[in-house]
Amino acid sequence: MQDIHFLKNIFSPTDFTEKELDLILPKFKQVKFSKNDFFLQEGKTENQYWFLESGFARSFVNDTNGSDITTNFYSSTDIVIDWSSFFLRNPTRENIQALTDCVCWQLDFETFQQLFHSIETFREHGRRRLVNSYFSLKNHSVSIIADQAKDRYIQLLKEKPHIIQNVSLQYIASYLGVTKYSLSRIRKEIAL
Amino acid sequence: MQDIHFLKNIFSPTDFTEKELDLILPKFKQVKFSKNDFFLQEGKTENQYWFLESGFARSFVNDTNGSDITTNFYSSTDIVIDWSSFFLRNPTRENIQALTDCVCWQLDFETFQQLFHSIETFREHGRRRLVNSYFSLKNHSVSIIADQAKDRYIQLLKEKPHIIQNVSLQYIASYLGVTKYSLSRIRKEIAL
DNA sequence: ATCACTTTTTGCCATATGGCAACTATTTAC
DNA sequence: GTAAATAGTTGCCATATGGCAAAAAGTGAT
Repeated sequence: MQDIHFLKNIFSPTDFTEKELDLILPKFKQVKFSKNDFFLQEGKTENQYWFLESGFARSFVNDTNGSDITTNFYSSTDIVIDWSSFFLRNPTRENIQALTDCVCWQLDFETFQQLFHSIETFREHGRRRLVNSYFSLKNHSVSIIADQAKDRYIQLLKEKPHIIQNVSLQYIASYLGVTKYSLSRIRKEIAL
Repeated sequence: MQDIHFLKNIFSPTDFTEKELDLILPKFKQVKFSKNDFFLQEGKTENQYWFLESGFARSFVNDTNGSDITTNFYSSTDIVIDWSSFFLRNPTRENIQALTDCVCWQLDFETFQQLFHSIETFREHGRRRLVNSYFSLKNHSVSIIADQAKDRYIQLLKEKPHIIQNVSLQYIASYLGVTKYSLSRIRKEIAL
């Protein structure tokens, strides 16, 4: 079996009993993605729950004008998933693509369900993960309405400097709700 | 006991067994709110799960400029809740206020937890509700980035005409991410 | 019905951001 | 290492939306 040190860290023994960990950890399978590989593509149904050990990914949707809009970034310890598609078993509108080579730990829906319904701690863990995503999305959404583009950029720079450092400007721009031209100008202004 | 016809509709026997409904329905308590009453206030921790039988409510946050931003509207059969605060047990940044008199069915966190962990169907139901909220929020968020204000208004008009009809312009404006001045002009333009 | 209060509308101008086009810098593939 | 492709920058002008102030319309209480 592969090195599961990473997973043990995610499912820390502080929260789970040894017995629970013995039930959970062996269900995960290590999977590697190369840069530009798709975790998920528009029209398909999300069937995997992926813990990202290393690398970067982004999710995006194609809007009606043909341009794409980044909806999220994923980095180490994040769960790479489209929650809606995974839980509602619906085809998704989103794409999730590796921005660099990635190492992940995979759980399929069936296995997830089995663990979710049989282990209370796993349930609480999963719910917390989902709610944290909801919370981030809400903050991001409010920020787009309330804050100026420049402030949103500064905020992201503070909260997720690794994203700014590792992701190309064009993808960050649409995530922040501005064009690449504007973001380029914002960067210039901040650099002065 | 009060009339639970509404609740029976929410927890339809198609999904739940009679036995499960007997465990679930009696736990709900009917609560009434008057117009302008707060379901939840900034700084407090959400401790209730409310099914809205009748009336309208909105949630909002105060931004850094002192103005408030509507984050959501609630109408019949919706769950009036701040998911993050309820599940993470954190003080919230949001306010939820009744826009009209409201009739609700209440479940407190403890009781919710007990049902959630003991009844698989209840669990699935709760998760589906949360994920639906997540899905709506994501769509709203993308729409603010991708679509023009006028299109967002038209979209809302199509999808939730009852909101347009029952909620004052100023609250709808901040939900759509525009000022009340702009929304007023958008309405004028559409009316022509 | 009247008065006070709140909400909506509108003229006017300000501002943030969009977006083309051309140029430069950086990355990727062979 | 070089060529080709992709990404980022910048000048210029366009446009959507912001926001004050004042008027108008609507709502609620006595």
